[in-house]
Amino acid sequence: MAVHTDSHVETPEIHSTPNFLRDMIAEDVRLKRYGNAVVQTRFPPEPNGYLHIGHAKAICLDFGLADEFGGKTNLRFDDTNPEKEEQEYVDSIQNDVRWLGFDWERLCYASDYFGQLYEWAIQLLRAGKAYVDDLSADEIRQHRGTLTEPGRDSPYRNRAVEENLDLFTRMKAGEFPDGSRVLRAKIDMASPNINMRDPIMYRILHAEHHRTGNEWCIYPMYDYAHGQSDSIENVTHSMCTLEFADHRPLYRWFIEQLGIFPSQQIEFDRLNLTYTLLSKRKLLQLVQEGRVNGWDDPRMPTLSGFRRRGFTPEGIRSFVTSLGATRTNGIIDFEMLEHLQRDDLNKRATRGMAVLRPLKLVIDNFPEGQTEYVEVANNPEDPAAGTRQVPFSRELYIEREDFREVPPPKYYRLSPGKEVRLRNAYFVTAHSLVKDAVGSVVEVHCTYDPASRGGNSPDGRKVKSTMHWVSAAHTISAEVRLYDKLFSNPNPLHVPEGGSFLDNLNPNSLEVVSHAKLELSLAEAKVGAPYQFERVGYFCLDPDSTAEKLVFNRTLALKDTWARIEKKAGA
RNA sequence: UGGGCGAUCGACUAAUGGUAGGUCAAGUGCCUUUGGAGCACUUUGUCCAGGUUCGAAUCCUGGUCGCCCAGCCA
Repeated sequence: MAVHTDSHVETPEIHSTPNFLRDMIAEDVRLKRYGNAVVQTRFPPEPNGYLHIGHAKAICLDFGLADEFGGKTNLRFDDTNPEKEEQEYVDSIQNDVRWLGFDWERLCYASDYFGQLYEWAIQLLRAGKAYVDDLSADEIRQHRGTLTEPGRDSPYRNRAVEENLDLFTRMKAGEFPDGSRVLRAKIDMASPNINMRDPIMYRILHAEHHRTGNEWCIYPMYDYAHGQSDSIENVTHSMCTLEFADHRPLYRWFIEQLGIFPSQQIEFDRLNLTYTLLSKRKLLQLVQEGRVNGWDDPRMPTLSGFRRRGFTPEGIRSFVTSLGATRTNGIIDFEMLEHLQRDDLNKRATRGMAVLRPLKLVIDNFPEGQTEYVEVANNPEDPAAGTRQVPFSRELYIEREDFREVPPPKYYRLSPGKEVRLRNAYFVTAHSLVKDAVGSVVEVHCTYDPASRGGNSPDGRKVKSTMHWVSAAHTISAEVRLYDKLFSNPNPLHVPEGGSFLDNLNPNSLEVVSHAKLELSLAEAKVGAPYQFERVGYFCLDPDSTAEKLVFNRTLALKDTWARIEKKAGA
């Protein structure tokens, strides 16, 4: 998919909230805790799904903080579980990180270190710090104890070093079936921290790995692989989310036992958003069950979904940076993200006029068959974007909701006898209607004031409303997809007894308008570029578009004051 | 109820012993050729109880509440 290429709009300086991570790194640099070594970070996704907005926070922190201190960041795939990982995810992740605006120092894989990790395991075995356990998964669970009771030693815990070495070598050689044995660290079965109760280092998995193929049939666990991978890459600050805090003692234990580069793990709070699910497992379920049209469905909180929806990387970055990082777990109002997006889109979106639900407006005193051109700004927020000529004629389309036969209080738009402005064109006053057999309005007739060309009357007359329009003879038709929140509950996981988060799916999250009437200039729209349909919202061209049929996605609606007034009046 | 972590407007986040500030949301007004944008103003907050101090959101003690951990997932 194309990315934004027109960058005549300067990326604004993002003033990020101060945060404790930056303070800690600054302190380490000041004290030369790592000598003169550069600040080195890493972004370590597991390639088992697409990146989502929660990852964007980690990416901005990992890359952003390192950059602030003149450091470097590696992209490292944490690919230690071949059963869930795929090349498709590896590719999409790289694409998404780049789209967000970051480039890595080195592209790494935990699987690059399988050989080194294996040697270190032998070293630990020789030192009597690890052992091969023949217990079944079930038995290991039983021996682990509970949150309140200590665990019990495995009967295999005190095997001789030579026997351990022999068994582990044979595990690697493929002599044993999956699940028959594991390699465990010998730490403390009575530790109050369950992660320290002889954690599993290696399990037997006769599975094909997306990179190492069938070279290995034993694979390291996260805890045994992550810290050492950091260490190998001289990572100074290994940032991860809060739920790994309990793993930190183990992270340090392996590094200390091995006497290798002392990377340090620092935890920060995970991003949570209202109306949004950020669990890869559940997002995968939505994709697999066809609840959405793939990982890049514009309703998905994935980076590819937001991209297709028309969100900008700049907007996502400024959202994430405005959040900072703390150790408190909270939930951000989705409106915050929307606000930062609108803020960015408003500055850069090319304007156009589009009528989603057309109602014909006939100007009785405008010459038949005549076409005039009015000059229109491409972006009122950015004079450098220039102007264009838009055709205007006797028959136009206006938005159905911009006309009311009987206007409610505070309704400023068109109604019989009322004068309004047609954006960039003329003042018009409605006079009569044409209705169909069932009584709905199919045509509004009006007269225009030729003196008001351009949108101002020489006599200083004011109108309360300005409306968008397209000339009936000069439009292109397009499908427009109107997206709304995927879930209707602020907390998608909040369901009554026995319910599922699927019950919270918003049945109206996608509404398709098949025949919107767009201004001619929109025929030139490019995938990846932001547009504003004036008074309606921000839109982007969907890659589903063909030469015969254009498809636009609504990124975000414009704030709608009238809708609010009407809702309040009705409530 | 073992261990770890945390608690500041409705939401997020600053204030690092010295005026509780900013953003979103909500509300009011101004302005406007997008009822958009912009501008101004307003409402609402230091979990509780003690203590130290001239002075406490910050330090101490004790509570309360919330999140995470018992995968051969990461």
